[in-house]
Amino acid sequence: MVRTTIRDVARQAGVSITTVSKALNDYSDVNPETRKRIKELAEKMNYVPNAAGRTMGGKADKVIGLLINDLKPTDPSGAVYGILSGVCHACQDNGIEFILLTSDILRQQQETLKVLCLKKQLTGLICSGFRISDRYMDQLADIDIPCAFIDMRTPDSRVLDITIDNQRAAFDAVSYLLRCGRKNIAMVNGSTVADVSLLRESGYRAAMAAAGLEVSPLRVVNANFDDIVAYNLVWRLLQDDPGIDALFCASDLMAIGACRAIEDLGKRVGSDIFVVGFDDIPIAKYLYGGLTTVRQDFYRMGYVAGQAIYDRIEGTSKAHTDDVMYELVVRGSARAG
Amino acid sequence: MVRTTIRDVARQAGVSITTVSKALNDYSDVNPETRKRIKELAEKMNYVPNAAGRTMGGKADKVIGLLINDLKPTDPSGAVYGILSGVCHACQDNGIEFILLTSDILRQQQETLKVLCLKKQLTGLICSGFRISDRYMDQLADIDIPCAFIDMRTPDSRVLDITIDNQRAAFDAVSYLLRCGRKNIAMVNGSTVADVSLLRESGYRAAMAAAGLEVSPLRVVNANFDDIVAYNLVWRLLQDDPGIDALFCASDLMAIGACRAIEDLGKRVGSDIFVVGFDDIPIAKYLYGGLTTVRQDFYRMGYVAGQAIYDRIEGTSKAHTDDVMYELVVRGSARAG
DNA sequence: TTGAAAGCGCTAACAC
DNA sequence: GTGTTAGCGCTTTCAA
Repeated sequence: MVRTTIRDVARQAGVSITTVSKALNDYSDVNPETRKRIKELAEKMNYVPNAAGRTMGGKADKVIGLLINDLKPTDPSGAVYGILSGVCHACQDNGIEFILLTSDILRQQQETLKVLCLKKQLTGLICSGFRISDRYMDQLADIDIPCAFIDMRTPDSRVLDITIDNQRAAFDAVSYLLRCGRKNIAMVNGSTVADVSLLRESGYRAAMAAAGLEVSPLRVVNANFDDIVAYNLVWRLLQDDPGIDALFCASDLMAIGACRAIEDLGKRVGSDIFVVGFDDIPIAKYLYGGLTTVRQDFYRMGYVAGQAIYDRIEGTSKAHTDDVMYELVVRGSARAG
Repeated sequence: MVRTTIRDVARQAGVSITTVSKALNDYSDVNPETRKRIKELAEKMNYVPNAAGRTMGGKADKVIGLLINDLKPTDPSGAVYGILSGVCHACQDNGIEFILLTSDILRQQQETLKVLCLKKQLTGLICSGFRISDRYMDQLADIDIPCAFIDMRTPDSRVLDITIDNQRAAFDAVSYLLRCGRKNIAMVNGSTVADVSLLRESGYRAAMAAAGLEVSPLRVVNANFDDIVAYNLVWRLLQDDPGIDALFCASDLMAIGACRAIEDLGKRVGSDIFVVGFDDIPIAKYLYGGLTTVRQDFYRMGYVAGQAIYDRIEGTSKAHTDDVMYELVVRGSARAG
């Protein structure tokens, strides 16, 4: 396939390449008729500007990169997908390039965040899937393009944090369980290197404390956001500690594993033991009479992140934190009275 | 941020830019010591080759594009995500660039497939999410880079089709229902413009015919792969046609909607009415005593597609169709004896 | 309103 | 083993 170049169009049109460039880029100093003629010709010749050429000529396209750490083969909660499509659509709506990047622990060692940005010529960066322990978290000061993190607090005030108020959401969820009359509430958390887990646990503890209740260290377990692990931990927990009458889970997936354990132990979800999840994944409403859960909108998060970074690139917007809405959705697995 | 260029490195090293280029690209005609010195210096100077410059110089990076049509805010089945991560990992493993592209009906009109490929300088293309009616389906002959379609038969023999054998999978699933003693099997299909739907329906009909059973036109409904639509259609269908004793659904999501309808009508899934789904989404095992379903591995499909296109780019591989494995997973919603 | 010429960062012939 | 030079496709002064 021989690419049509601006030179071909110029030759065919009988003008200079400068004129073609100007015509195609809508510069004012071109005769309207010439412009029209050139545009039509270019179209007919299937001319597509060479992006590399444009970049070299000093007119590089702006591009927002979405960097996803630790991209897994599946995404049961749909979080990664939602964020991805949100960013993608925001970029589309604003007419800016979008590219997807991935990293993992190994590549974080081999290549600095700065080099990654340089290599991809990024104008803006959005990061998701990072843990507190990740190397890139210490390299934020090195990059000088607008940057946003999803679900992760960053120390750098230039970096935008996109998230729901996880602490308050957890507080609300646990408070609801307390209002349902439950007092022996255990928590099935995710992981100690996930910032959202820290925040949700903090909200859980705050709600318990506000009700004057102690939290036994044994009543908080980390299931690494996995349903099978959650099943096993809860299965044991409920036997060791039969007093438990409610579970607050840091994800719907873990809640599902927990519910399965509850039923396998001959207890009933929603009566013997109340369960609240987190996320509101698409099938949450079908499970166990409907899973009561904290809904968050990942698509929206992605979209907000994309829009915010675009705004920063264009020089507006300044906030350091952008809180997205959440909502406690009450269904059968935990319902008052 | 001022970018370090090859010129800077050359100046600093006291050699020509040619030598730097050769050293960094591991050409043999460079003194090993010079090479080492240059490499270290480049590293220290945080030098990152400008991709546009490389392209202009005639050394363009190869890149595989994954074009997803109609990217939705959510992906309940996880199909798109699985494909995406599969392609992504295949590209990573082969050291080739990966980029994500999207299209929709409107953009298919505004920009030809060829122009899209040209614009992104693609070396290879993988398409997913297309329907029989899509414009790009008629433009496959125009592109001259290796191309693969996922879950869509293409007329062009140069295009690789990546899919499971949907017809046979459906045949197997329905045959299983027949072996369970069910004879009045209705089908909840997806859509008439989805190629997989056509194939699955054909397999369903073939299995029924092989058992000497007629299929009433009323016993095949299209729910557009949506759980709510499936719910409504099944709710009505079961009342109009109380003889139905089994449902074959073209997706788990629709099966879930169907099951809900069944239960809302006071019947029992897995006894009164057997239900078989399609996909085996992560939570299928938790629903209705476990959803019996046809498992397909989207991650694998994506990976196979990525690998195959890479192979074609490198000049190996020739097949037109690449069948991925599927498997009937029997659980509570439809189980023999 | 148009065009000639320089230059972006890099690679690749070819000469030394 | 190393350097000189040309050129990739484009944009952008600046002169006409």
